[in-house]
Amino acid sequence: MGVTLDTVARALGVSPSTVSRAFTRPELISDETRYKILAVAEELGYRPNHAARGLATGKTMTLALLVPDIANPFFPPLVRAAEDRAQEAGYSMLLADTDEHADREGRLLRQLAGQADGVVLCSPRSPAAGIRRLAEETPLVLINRAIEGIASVSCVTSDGMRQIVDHLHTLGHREIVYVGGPKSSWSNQERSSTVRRQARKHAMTAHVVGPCPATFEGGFAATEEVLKTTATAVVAFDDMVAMGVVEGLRVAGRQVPDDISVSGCDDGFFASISSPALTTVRSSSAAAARTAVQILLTHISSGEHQHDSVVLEGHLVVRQSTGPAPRKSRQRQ
Amino acid sequence: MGVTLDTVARALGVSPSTVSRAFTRPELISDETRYKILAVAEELGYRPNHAARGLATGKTMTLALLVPDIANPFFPPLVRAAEDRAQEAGYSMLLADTDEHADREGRLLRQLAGQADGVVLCSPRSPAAGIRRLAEETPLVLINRAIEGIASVSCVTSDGMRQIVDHLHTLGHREIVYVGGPKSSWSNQERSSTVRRQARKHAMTAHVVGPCPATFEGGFAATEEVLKTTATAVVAFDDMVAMGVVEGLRVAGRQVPDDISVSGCDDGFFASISSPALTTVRSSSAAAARTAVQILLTHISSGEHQHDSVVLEGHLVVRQSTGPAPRKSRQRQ
DNA sequence: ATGAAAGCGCTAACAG
DNA sequence: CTGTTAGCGCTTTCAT
Repeated sequence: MGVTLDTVARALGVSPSTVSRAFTRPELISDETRYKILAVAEELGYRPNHAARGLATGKTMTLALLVPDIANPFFPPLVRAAEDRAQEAGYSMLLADTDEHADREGRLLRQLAGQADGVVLCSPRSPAAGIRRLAEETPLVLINRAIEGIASVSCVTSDGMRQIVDHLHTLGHREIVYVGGPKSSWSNQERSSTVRRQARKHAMTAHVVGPCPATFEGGFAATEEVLKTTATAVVAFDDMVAMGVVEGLRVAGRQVPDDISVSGCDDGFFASISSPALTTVRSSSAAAARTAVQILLTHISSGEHQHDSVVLEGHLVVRQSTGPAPRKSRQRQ
Repeated sequence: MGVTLDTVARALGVSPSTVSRAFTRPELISDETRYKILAVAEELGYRPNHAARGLATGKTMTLALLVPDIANPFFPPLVRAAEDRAQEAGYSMLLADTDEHADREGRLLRQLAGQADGVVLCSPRSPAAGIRRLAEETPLVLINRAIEGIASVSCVTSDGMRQIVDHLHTLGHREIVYVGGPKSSWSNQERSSTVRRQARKHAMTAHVVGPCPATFEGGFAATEEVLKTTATAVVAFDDMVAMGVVEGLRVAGRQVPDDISVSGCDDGFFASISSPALTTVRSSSAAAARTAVQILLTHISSGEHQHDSVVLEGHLVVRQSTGPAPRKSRQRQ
């Protein structure tokens, strides 16, 4: 069942190749025959068979995108941007959620690599060795993780985090606490150490709480630990955690930013509409995605392995959740 | 270039068919040879060619999912659920954003249908005729739009909206205002008329404000109109609008829910973490997605065209943004 | 339990 | 400009 190239060719008494060319190399045949072919094909309801074409050309015209969890608000804009760029170039996009699970990631990686001409892997959790092995066989670009010899584009927030600490220092804060995200997260380690280093530079005290899940609940739960310190500001791993902390503080009777300041990271769409609107670091995940796909396309079309390691700096966005340090340091409990 | 079935077969002196069976029909060959084959394949780095298998079997083991815009917070949970269900069944998932554009939707629909064994189409904007034609050739399930003869699953919120009005009535509210979403939106008309009808049933006064964009800003801007009434509760088109209204009210010095109650719709992930947490209608888009994929899989495996038209009712989720009507009706301005 | 052979639908030289 | 001829890598009867 199905109308194929041959069906169309026979209907017109031409060869299958001619029909094929009518679709893929219009410039090689006469306008007249091409027009006839297109008409008959349309009439017969001919649909090119993607798999067959892929087999013959060795190209699938499909890219794969692996993200930890599309339901995490950091990713939708990224996915959208990647898909747009892919579509512009005529590629379809396979999407898969790894669920932040190394095994699942590895399995999906192999599965999808066999189905696509290239893959974009976001925030990989699996061992570098496995990824590297796959990168030798398939064009691969990493987002938010660098592995020697593999192309990557990273949204780096260290600069933004530094700015946050400076910002807090300027506001008079002298004791802050960093509320960490998932332990295995590379970003978390980067942010944590940046905050501590910059605090030290200003002779500020920096506590660290966590790790905890990068969720509202994670931040909410971490509030208890936060309140054990006398810090006047908390720097959260990301916006979700920050919002959880804000709520936790509210429940504990603390006002943000009057009693205590809170900052997030990522500048997801809700950062600006939460209340108070979050001071945060804007990391352009969309730009990262576009860049990653672009590198992938270059790799695919040139056949040359890419190693570019692009770094996109985030920057501070000041909103209402940070303010001057309260006059007198909070009393413990 | 690449190691194929033949490469492996030759390395062991067996036939390609045997190697093929080792992967796809393990029960048909001796454990001994199978074990050897698997080992050598692994060692040689053999990767089955998806396109070739697809050509031979006529199956791509891939599903396609078209959404208006993955960056719209309504969709990520839906995409996630669809993908999980697909993955469970061994299918990969192609994702595409139609950008709420009928042309683009039509084009993508045809493109992806040729690449997948079935497609899930969310909130289609294109004409029924085109969709119907495609549904004859490809297993297709609609989400949030019903077309005669095509399987569909819809999230309906009229029941939940009714519950909201009842809820407000119980809390003592007698004058409410519905803040509408986009005019062209079918859901908006459904919600608007449901709210008015149910209000009438309780002899409540129901104003209508809008239409306005289904965004935080839209709701924020609509607040002015809301405040021209003496209503003690606002029922917003969706969560985003509701949050905008809450912020607008806050800026105007009104407390939610003490001075005035606000409800949303959809129960997006931010509904529960906004402050105050939103009373809203949970329309399980995730359940819809799972159901849709399930219907698709049934269609694919049974070969029988499905017409099921499933309707998923949303239901009220009471949180902190609604409360008893204030003792004395608010004074105008 | 394994092998041989015939495609799946399309593209891509190579002729003409 | 168009037709001929081979495959692409895999599955799948049909034999053995």
